[in-house]
Amino acid sequence: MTATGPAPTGRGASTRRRELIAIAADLFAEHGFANVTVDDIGRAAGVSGPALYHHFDGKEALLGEMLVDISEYLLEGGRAVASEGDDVVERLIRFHAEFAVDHRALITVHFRDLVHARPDDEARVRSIQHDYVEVWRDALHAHDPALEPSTTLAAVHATFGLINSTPHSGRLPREAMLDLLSEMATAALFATTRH
Amino acid sequence: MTATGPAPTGRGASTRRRELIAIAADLFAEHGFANVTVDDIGRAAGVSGPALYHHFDGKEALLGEMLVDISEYLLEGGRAVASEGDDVVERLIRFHAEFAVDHRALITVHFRDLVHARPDDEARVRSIQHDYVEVWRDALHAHDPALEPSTTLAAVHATFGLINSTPHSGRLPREAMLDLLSEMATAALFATTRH
DNA sequence: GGGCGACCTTAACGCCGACTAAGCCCCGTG
DNA sequence: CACGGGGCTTAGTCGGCGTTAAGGTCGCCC
Repeated sequence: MTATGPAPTGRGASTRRRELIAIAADLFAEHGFANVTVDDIGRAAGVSGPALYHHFDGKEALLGEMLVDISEYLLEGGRAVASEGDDVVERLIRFHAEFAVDHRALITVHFRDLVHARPDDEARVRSIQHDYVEVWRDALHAHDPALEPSTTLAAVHATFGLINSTPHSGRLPREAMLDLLSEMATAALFATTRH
Repeated sequence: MTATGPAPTGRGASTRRRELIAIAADLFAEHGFANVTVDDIGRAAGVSGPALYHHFDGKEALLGEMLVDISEYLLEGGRAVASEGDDVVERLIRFHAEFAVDHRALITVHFRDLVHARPDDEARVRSIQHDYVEVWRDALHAHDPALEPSTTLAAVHATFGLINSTPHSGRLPREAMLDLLSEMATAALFATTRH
């Protein structure tokens, strides 16, 4: 459950901060935010306890930064994908599937522990998420202008649910998992447009 | 976010227990188990505070019973569906979709707060869940005996993720949502068998 | 009509864990 | 060499919340 691959961590963050966030992400994913103590995070990082407070304002602030980082990474990546070339929907699916396969822990924390973030962080994350959904909806609308907005929205969320199932499914080889998710997501999304 | 429809609550439970579980489910879904106090539950139920302890062993036990009840409801329903007639996969999809549409709060709690249940309750829930997945896998295997087991498993989890997206998506009319989810899930599942 | 049990109350306790305080080590720099 | 600050330490505080204690009321049943 270790975070690997392209690091979805804010550019302003120091190396140490990114390390701590990654370590905390794995702990949160395994036990849940509320079941992880500040001492746990310190111990896993090789330091102990309140050393965190030299890097973050507190446990909740660490969580908030983590979730905002993920969301921004997704939004920026999605916008980059949507701004080039054709087959935008297919490439969005692929992009999101790669994220879901490579960052299971972050997905778990994102779904489960957003409710523990500070209200302003939570609002920020929801806002970014909303924009990300809009990227998808725009891409779908460009693909089929006859789509009804509210249906499209539900379809996008359902597709996210499909792809974000990686933390729950057993492990397939990475490429096989990517292919499976992409194929299923494509079929599911285009099933809604075909009629 | 009120729990309506067929009540997935254990048969041995008294009326009052079922009420309390339903009330707590809505609170947990909205704020998260860890952010809901025993006093909150009592207040929402019209009583106050430690009155809970005349019905449950404690807050965690209440959660455990809630999650076990959901899981058993799903497993029994799934088995009933699978034991009759043809088109088992389609009817499983419909059954699960109805559950997801009618019990958004329970889905949220199930995904988010299982980690807060007592270890034995958590193990119990995971075991029941495992059996439920097996019902689906068997149905798929009967539909297409050439399927590889590990791929099928991942496909089933992905389909669950799709259908269980209801807490995240905006509200469509119930029937429209059911049709959309069923159609997408069918397309997604059969995309994996077709090759 | 006495008692028992279901259901509730308020008061208080005690633990756990986030956070603060105060200070040490060490390295890079003027 | 002085010194500043980044990173860490241990010891302690403090609040919140789950839980327990002790008892009160109502209604059914023998």
